[in-house]
Amino acid sequence: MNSKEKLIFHVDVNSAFLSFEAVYRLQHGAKVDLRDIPSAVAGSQATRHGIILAKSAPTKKYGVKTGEAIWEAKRKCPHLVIIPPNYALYMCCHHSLVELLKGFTDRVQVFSIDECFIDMSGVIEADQSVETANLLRERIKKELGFTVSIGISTNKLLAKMASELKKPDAVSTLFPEEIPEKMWPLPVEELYMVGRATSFKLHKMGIDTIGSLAKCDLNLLKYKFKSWGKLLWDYANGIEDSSVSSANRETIKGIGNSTTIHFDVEDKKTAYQILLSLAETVGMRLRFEGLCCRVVSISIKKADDLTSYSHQLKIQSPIDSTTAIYEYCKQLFDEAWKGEPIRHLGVRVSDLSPASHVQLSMFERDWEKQKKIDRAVDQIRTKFGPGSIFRSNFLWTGLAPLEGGLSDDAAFPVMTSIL
DNA sequence: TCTGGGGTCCTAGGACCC
DNA sequence: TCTGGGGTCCTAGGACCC
Repeated sequence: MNSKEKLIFHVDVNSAFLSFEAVYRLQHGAKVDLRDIPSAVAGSQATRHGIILAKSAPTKKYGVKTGEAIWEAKRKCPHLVIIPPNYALYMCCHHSLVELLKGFTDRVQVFSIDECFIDMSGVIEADQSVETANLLRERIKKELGFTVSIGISTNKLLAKMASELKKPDAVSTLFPEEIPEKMWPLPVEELYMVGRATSFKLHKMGIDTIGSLAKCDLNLLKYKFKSWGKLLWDYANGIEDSSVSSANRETIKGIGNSTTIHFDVEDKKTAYQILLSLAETVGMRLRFEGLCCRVVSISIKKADDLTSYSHQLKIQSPIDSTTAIYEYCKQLFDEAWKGEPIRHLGVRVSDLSPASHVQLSMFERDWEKQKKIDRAVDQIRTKFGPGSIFRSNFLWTGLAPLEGGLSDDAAFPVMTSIL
């Protein structure tokens, strides 16, 4: 291997949410390790959030998959122990992991709540990489209590693919020269960025393994998949060269909140209230980021077939006020809703710009006053908690006045197609 | 009795302008 | 009114990730 090449580790927490729970419970006197029994972290069925978020290795043996409905999982695994999620705990575990990694190098890129890349180029030599990764793996296990899989290679894509090779509690390499042997025999859907739609099309073309995708004619892929084809071909060949970015976060492109309501919404008034609760959190997050938006969109998921549709609007002058966002949401909802029962509603803002550049349009409502109210409410919520103040129209409705994750929970930079 | 919630990027089509 | 092209902006939807 060329010494000028980069050396990247991908650190992936095994069954993250479930491991975090297991460790926490053991630390608090639990006799059973959740990782040793059929168990899963899942939302509440009563509020229709009942899907599997993470599962133990024994659960996996029953064929239970992440994202599956609880009732489906229980059909496969009747004695499944269900644990409700505790995101605050997971954030703590996440921060501990990041801190530990920063002890090795400051070039740490947080990729998700349970995945990080670290750039070890120049820190160690390539021939020390497995040894170092094992050291890191052991330290995490000893100090934090959970296991990780570490992948090693010369770029982020290969490091990520490497960490998938052996789980749990393992270190694997996938250097470019190992691609034919280790990556090409894998089913094509194992390749990062090959999801359901793409793998279906690839199989139809007779491309079943990553190797066969790698050897496929690039022009054919470009013809069939447009720009996506080039990405697929590159990834199948291990080509990717983005850098490990230790910046806290990429520039935010949009902020959204959405929620599955625990009953079907069939009237406009209820829908409005949910939109308001979503707009409240979206607005607050927008203002905390010091941003304004020029696009507001809503999404509606139908109760009967779970399909969804959306409607959006571009506005002339950027806004950051909850009321303004809410007013546009109502308008969008009225234009879009066809009257069918609703299971899920979402509010999202995009086309963001710094709040300081905002000029209020003369023709729009007096939102200067509204801004002051927003600011005051934000301050009270920051100081006394999100539940300390809410709009009186939520009283007695049984609806949450604030819907969706605030601050940290939602602050995850999610990956783009360019790693 | 019932499938979450947070993101990013790309594309196609229509409106509109030159 | 016919013909055509190029470009931008906006919107809806779909792909993917964790």
